[in-house]
Amino acid sequence: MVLSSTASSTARRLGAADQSGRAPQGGAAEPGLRERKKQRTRDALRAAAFELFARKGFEATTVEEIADAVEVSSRTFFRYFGGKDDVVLATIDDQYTDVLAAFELRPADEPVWTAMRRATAEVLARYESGETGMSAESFARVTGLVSVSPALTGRALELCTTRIDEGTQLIARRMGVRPEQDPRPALVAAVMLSAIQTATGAWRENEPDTPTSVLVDRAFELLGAGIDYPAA
Amino acid sequence: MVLSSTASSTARRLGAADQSGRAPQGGAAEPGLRERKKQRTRDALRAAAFELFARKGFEATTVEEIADAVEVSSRTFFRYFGGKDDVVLATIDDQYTDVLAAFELRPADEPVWTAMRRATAEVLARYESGETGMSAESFARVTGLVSVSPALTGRALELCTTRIDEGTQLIARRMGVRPEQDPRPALVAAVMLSAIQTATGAWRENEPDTPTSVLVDRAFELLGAGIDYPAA
DNA sequence: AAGAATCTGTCAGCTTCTGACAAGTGTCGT
DNA sequence: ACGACACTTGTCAGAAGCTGACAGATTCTT
Repeated sequence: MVLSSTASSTARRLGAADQSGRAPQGGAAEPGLRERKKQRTRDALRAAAFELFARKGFEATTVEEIADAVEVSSRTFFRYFGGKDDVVLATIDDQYTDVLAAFELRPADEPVWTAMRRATAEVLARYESGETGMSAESFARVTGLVSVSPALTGRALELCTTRIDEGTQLIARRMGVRPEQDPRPALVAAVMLSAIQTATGAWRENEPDTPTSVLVDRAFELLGAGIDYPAA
Repeated sequence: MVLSSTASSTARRLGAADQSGRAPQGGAAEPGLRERKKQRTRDALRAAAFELFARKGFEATTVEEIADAVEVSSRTFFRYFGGKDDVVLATIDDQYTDVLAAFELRPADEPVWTAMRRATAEVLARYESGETGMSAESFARVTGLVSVSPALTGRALELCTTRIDEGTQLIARRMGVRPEQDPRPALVAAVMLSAIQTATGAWRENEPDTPTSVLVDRAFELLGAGIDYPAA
């Protein structure tokens, strides 16, 4: 179980048991036939889903179509993904995990906002360079899908809120305060998320060709300088 | 049609046609029997829904139960509300409309953040005092419902994103810039929303008895001072 | 009071998602 | 290699959300 147990509601939906899509961290060299097969159907399912989503749109694609394309029953689909949206959401969930991990690794003397900014930049760069196993195009397609479909936008936001608590804990530790007593960590976590969201959402419409990492970094920069205009 | 046409996807779901729950603004003295009847079933439906949501929880309540409680068919329910969640969401949507309207009415020489803060405070105070027709308890129950159910949280956030564009336009006008060229208005709009969301969500858990208006105002204050810790 | 507009219920159907059971496939110890 | 066991899959049945279409009832207009 890679995911923290905090994300109860979401964890339940993100693929049953331990088929989390991440490689098993144990030292075993060969995953075994069964495991490989499972991974293959999972990948096939995700690939077919993205294919269809791109061609017909998210809403217009049914689970049955996805399952048929891979020649499994739709029941099997639901055993791999908690729902149609989880095909997309699972990917995003992984990204959050990575950002949070990167944040924790930042030098302790960096101020929170700077640490968040650098951590996000690192992870985004890694995804854009395609070194995470997922191609750069797939990555771009995921963000595109989410911003186009309102239903997906909502679900992605919902995912945020379940993960935001973890971010709050981490930020509080770095600030040296207790999150139950100091309201600021929760606020910083929430604002960070909306920075990312604005950059990948609204800003992208005006600048479709600017890499996500650049857009997001700009958002962090602006917010670090203050949100009042004219400046207070 | 009270709602701006920008909120296309959501507008379609928030109660068909013009039964938007707001009183008809025309000068006609009597609304007519039909209109009154419609308003009554709508109110009854919402009341029954809240009753059941509070008693059994949002997910555990079915549309059929709500309809049965008012003695109409479930088909009729869907003619009044776009879906089960819209019973709750329609209320929130009204609040956004009010905040945006209040923001527009703020004196032009106020900085954006201050104007936003005051506008939000005004509207919240109005709701808490119960002068909007909705009782203070109903208001509290709505926010409680949303923060408890992850599905509702997601949908509420989704509503935000469809409304955020309007906020962006208004902010841009006040700043005297074009939102397509200047990225800041969209960012401010998004950050404002997450301020409200954090205050009514995470903060409430630690301070259940503090009024929402106070919590939200504190969030605005903190953000106005900057989000970096230690301060940059 | 007749006709038009509107509201409602019923019916049929689609889609998402879940539980239960049986059959097939991989794994492990001997 | 073989059998016991664990795991995966498909089929079946069904709940819940939601929508279109049609017919009957109610309200509004003239």
